[in-house]
Amino acid sequence: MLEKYVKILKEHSMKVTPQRLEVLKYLDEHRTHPTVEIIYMALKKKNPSLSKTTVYNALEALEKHGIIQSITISGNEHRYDFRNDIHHHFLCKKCGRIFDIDLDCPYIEKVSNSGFKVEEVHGYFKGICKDCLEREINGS
Amino acid sequence: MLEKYVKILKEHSMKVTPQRLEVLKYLDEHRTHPTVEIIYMALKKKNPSLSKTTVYNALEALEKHGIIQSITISGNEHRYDFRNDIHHHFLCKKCGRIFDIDLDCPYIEKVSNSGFKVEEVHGYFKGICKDCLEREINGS
DNA sequence: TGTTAATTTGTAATAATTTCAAATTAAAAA
DNA sequence: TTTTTAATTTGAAATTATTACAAATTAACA
Repeated sequence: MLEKYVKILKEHSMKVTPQRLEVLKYLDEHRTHPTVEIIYMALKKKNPSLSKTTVYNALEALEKHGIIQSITISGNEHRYDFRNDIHHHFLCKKCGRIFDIDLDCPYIEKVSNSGFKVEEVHGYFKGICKDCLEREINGS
Repeated sequence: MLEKYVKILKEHSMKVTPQRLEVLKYLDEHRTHPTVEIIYMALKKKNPSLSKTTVYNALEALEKHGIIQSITISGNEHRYDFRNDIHHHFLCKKCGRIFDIDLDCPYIEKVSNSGFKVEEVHGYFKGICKDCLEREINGS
């Protein structure tokens, strides 16, 4: 079950720990861009001795190795994404959900050519999602 | 000198206060995407009784009226931009500066058509800026 | 000028993240 | 398999950004 994540860690020559495996598994199975707090609370149920610092450490290590990416939309908190490819996001101001928007960025070459070395690309929209719009119309 | 900012506030039927005028003037004259802390420290020199909460309040009000925009790149802090039009940003991981990248977004209509109501558009790149790249090459 | 609602101020509370040192453990070597 | 060692985990404390709130002040209208 965890073999998939063991493989990922080993491919990046990272030390394999149960905590890292669980964090990675959680992100893979919950593509909701959870916060550290959400991940921590969920994993603590199975492993009560888990420390929040460990979650921070694991996420930082996974991000540094390019396995996951952290996204910053809401300002006061980091959110984490199992996907490490370039894509956009949409934050619904009503329900708070963050949606993946599968668009890449047409400007990377342009920015690179103007002298910047581009290492990360982040794009996101804020507004109201389809579900919340419909809920508004139905008045429910 | 402050007439420009008085005009802006009045156009948005906002109450005109010296604090708001100074915050707006600071942002207009410092297109460096400063944090609350930076703005606060700078303005406190001229007006020692200024409260940080006032800076927060002023920025929130200015943003709510669409006069300025807040940008979230670094994760733990908000930064503020006098410009309220859609454009991109570039954060240099070395020197920490945030550059304006004058590109708009080609995807707004596409995202709107897929059912989302788009209210804000944010795009940014992270990497190394031209100056820091040259500094690396020169070894200085 | 007086009135009133909005704003400013300062303090306290909250929330996210970082720091750090001791205990534990994964993984390589013996 | 056991030993060794460096990396990781843990938990507590410190830091940083932001929000909440109530009292004092003030902008704007009558």
